[in-house]
Amino acid sequence: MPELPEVEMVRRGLDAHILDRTIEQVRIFDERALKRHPYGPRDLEARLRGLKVVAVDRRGKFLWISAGSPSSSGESVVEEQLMVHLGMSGQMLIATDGGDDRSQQQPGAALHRHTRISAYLDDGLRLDFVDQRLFGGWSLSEGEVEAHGRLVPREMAHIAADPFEAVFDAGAVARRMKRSRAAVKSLLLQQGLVSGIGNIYADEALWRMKINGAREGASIPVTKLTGLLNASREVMTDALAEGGTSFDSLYRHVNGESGYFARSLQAYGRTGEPCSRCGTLLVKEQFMNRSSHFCPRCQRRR
DNA sequence: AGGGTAACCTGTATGC
DNA sequence: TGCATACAGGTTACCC
Repeated sequence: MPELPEVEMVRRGLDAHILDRTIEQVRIFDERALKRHPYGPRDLEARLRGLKVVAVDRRGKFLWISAGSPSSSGESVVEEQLMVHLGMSGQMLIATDGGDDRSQQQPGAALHRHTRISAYLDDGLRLDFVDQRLFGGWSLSEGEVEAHGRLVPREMAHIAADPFEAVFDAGAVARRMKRSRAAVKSLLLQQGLVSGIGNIYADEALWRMKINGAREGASIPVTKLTGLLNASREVMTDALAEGGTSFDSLYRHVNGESGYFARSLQAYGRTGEPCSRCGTLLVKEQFMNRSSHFCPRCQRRR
């Protein structure tokens, strides 16, 4: 479910809540949340126990939490990197003392029905990984590697830079897209080409640029492909300013709050409503095993 | 080699 | 009410 803006909201929330906290214990309630961690739950629990959170990073839709134990100089040397992917329905929820906000979980409160993992931090803070569909999960990295201008856990070396990164080169990515006969929408969704874009923001960027997503990449001028990538960055920037897109309780920030960009969507989920540019009724078509929402007049196939 | 498809999951909405 | 089907924000392994 979550795309770059939603994952970035989660990253910011984690940064605010768990930085400098010590992981006292990790409990795994459903091992299917560790599909990408081949060493099992005991290994993950043992390796994280006692480490302090040093940084929370993100590339595209991938998050990673760096943690270490304090050295003699007082600074923590990173010993482990906990990679987190939210999949379609994953959430990272902080259980705090709540204050006046009843939407927040209480520390002793019953776990959410789909809590798969809990990390118990110092000061009674708890971090829950909640994931209805189990397409997401936690795993520990086996080391860092340089990829696309940055040190990242080696397991995500195949993930390209996202449009928010300084090294992201829209023109270079556009030239690669130009060489492909695949549908331009599928190219936008290929995380090895440009990361962070999902079904919602692909449809929104295509609507902004008046491009039909079924068109071959090779049929579109490079300048227009560059514009499409820039539009993707812009729509995700706009979404981030609204706290991301949230249709239901499956997407929430770490404190349980929702984002409000759903009200600003122009194409996604607006089937049958008039296009805000031309008034033509928006349509939904199945292709690439997913739904695509677009204006049949602004976004013609040719 | 690139590109399309099935599989991984649970829940909700809809239609008969 | 019961049951079947379709669909949901993602990624990957495996075909051709």
